[in-house]
Amino acid sequence: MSAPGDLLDEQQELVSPATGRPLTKRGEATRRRLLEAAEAVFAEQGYHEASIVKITERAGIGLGTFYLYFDSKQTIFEALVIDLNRRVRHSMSEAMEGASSRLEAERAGFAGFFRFTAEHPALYRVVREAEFVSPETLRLHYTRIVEGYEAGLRAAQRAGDVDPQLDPAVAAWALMGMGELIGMRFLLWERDAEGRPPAEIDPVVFDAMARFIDNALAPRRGQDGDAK
Amino acid sequence: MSAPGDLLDEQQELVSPATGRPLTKRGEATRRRLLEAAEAVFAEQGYHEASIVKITERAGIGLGTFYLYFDSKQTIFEALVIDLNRRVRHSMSEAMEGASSRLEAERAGFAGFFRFTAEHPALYRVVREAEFVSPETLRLHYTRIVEGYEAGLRAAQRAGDVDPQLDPAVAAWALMGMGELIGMRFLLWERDAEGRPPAEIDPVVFDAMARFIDNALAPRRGQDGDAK
Amino acid sequence: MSAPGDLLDEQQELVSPATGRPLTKRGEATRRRLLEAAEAVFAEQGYHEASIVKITERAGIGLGTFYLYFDSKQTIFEALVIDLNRRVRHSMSEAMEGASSRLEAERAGFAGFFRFTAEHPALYRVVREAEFVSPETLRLHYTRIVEGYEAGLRAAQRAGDVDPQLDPAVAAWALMGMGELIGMRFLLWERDAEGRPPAEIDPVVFDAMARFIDNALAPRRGQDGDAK
Amino acid sequence: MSAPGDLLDEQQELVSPATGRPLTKRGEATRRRLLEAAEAVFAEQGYHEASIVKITERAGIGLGTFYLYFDSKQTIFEALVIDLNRRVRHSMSEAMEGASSRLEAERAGFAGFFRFTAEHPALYRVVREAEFVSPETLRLHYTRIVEGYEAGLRAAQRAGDVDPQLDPAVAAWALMGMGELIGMRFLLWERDAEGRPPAEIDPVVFDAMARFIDNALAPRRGQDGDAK
DNA sequence: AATGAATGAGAATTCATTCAT
DNA sequence: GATGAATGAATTCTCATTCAT
Repeated sequence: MSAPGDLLDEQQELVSPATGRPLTKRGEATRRRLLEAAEAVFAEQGYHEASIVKITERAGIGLGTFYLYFDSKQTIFEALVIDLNRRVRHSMSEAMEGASSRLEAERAGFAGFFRFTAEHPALYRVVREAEFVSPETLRLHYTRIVEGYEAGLRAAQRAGDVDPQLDPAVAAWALMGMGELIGMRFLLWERDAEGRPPAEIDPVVFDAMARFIDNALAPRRGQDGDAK
Repeated sequence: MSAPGDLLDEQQELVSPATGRPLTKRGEATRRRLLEAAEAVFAEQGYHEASIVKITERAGIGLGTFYLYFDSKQTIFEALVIDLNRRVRHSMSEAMEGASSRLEAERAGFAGFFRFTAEHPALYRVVREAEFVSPETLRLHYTRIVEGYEAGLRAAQRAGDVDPQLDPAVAAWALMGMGELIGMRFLLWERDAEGRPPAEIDPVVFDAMARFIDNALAPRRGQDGDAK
Repeated sequence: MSAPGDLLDEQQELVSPATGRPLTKRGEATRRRLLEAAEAVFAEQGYHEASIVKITERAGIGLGTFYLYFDSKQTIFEALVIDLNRRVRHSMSEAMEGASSRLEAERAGFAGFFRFTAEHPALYRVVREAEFVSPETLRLHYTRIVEGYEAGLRAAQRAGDVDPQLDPAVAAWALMGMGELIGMRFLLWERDAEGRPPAEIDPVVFDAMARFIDNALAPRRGQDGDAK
Repeated sequence: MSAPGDLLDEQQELVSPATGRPLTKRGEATRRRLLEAAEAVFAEQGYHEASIVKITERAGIGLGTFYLYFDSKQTIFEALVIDLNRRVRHSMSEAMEGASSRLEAERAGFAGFFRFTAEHPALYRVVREAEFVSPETLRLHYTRIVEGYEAGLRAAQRAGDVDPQLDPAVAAWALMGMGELIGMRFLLWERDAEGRPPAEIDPVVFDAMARFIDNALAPRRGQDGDAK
């Protein structure tokens, strides 16, 4: 269960696809600038509207230089998904650190996710578009996050904090789907008069969602260890 | 709240975008053949890989003829999404008809959704891709479905079948997100040795999801009418 | 022995590589304009300096139109070699028609070749460059011409006009090599003050070459049927 | 008549095109490694497929270093042709050394040429491709070889071994054209099952060619000294 | 002397859309 | 109504050459 995820995590030595040689300091900096530009361009224009030229211009880098670091538009897109995955998971686990109860942890995790989404609209758009650009990469992304949810749910079940009859895998995917669509509807679709998305999700909505989750997960009274 | 949905439903009189005149019998048939061909081509190849030539060839129609019926590639795509939206909602409400309890209705609704997805795995792709082709159309699609959920939840709350403290709108989006990701993970990603998706979702998964939903929606003991 | 040559001759029905459909009258005219432009551009600039844009501009045709008639630069190049081959062979056999002796026929054949070369510098350059662009096509071209020489030599041997001990195939390739290099040196490399090649080969050179050939082919005295 | 050839022969002092200064010992070694790598790469891949990176990698030298020794890709190609010209002429004159008659010398010369071709089949390609890369260099190459033929023919004419009415220049070009095409057809096009060219030209073909040449050059009976 | 990261002009190719027939 | 030849803007990718280190 950890194998596919590793692909996303291990920090392989980066090499130039053009020369096959490992990257120098300068090279790593250039690669990072390209990734940052790609994040912005893909987020704003989407995969198909984006072009290598737009990315390199945004990065302030020559067109040909792109191909010293990435094989193609698809390659940088995939690298970006992997990068975002690492960051969103980091953002979530950071937010959950120090939570003293399941409920607190849940809220903190979702809050971390929404915060990251608000700050990086790229995450949302890029990840969902990955379904049509590189399905395999999308699977890795989703799977990796779900694994974290699932492990948390299992632990909470052992602690008696979560309905023991829930299937943790199914519940994890359900939670992820919830988060995605609520984020889309109440964060990304909400715009002010100038068309800018809000800095964070409406607390009322957040609380409503929290209640939904709480209902779903909480052990039902009088059922503690007696399941099925 | 009903205005946008109407756009999806009302059967406007069809006119040729080229001449502005209403379609003849023969014209309507040609238009339908184009839509059917587009459904197949978009489903198999995705929006960007699809081309007008492929669609017209599949429809057995001259290339130029396409523009007598649709303004652009995007236009026919949008028409197709609207068509699919009508069909999936029909499939769901048909499934829910005659359910005698909230629980039964829930399960029937999701079952209808999954059945439609299993029967038209590729059509699912068209809808999700709409997010990147015509976001406005996708909003209509989602909104229209969510409205149905929401109305159902409100009614069930009034009947005391659903936790009165839940926000029906948020809960409806949560349910939709759940359905999407569970359908993707446990239906579309599951393939047999020949790479074909299963005819229906695994009943065990379905039951696990049902329990999750049931937990989320059920009124908590001792709270029945006293909330809000 | 006739199989490969046929490839050069048979007038296949022309189809568009884009649509797979046979060409209309208009289509055939466009294709011909492209071939003529390609002849000029390849001759002047060579294969690698030539570009599709240059060819279509010369033909007075839109860039995209090119791809309705040819798959690639290489494809039109090959079509051009085949076309030139047909024409130079026609030019040679026309020139040889009505020659009343071997000697006369030889001279007429080479004269036809040089005349065609002077009028179509493309022949020379395109054909020789084919060695590096499409070796297979070059083989067809050379083989087809050599077959004609060879058949002529055999007939002349039977008539007692040519040294019966000569191997007609080897002699045919020798004659072709001669013609090529003499044409290069004394026709294409000769330029007037303005850098233009002469309209025909210097008659003195032509006569010198004719003597060389005559020596090579003529039956040696007293050897007629008595070979080796 | 000797001026252009000198360009091929004189061993100019080598200077760096970058600094204009004469090469050091180490520099000369680097230059030689580049030339050897270029020979292999141009031979295997042709001029346009070859790239500076491929050459420097093969030479085990940094990319930028290339430009300390050669101005451009074309420059190193020309240097290579000149090098090969020297070697093929050396191979031919070595073969002709000690021949005791015109006939023997002729055969030896062609044998030397074919041997060189068989041993360096790919180098042959470099020379022929020069026609399209650097026509001027090819002229030098051809001219230099033809001059040797021509001088030999003149001497043989004086000795009464060659038809005095032949024009030695035209005959020399004719012989060279013959050799080229016969070498191409009967040496380079002949491949065994594994696609490798034979080690030498078929002796039967060689003899057939020799007879053709012999016919062409031999003084005709009864004409010995009376011509012109 | 040597290096290799950076550059950008230039090439091939695609395809939504137009319009004359 | 129907057709399909024609179009050209836009995109991806290559590679000879430069130059700061």
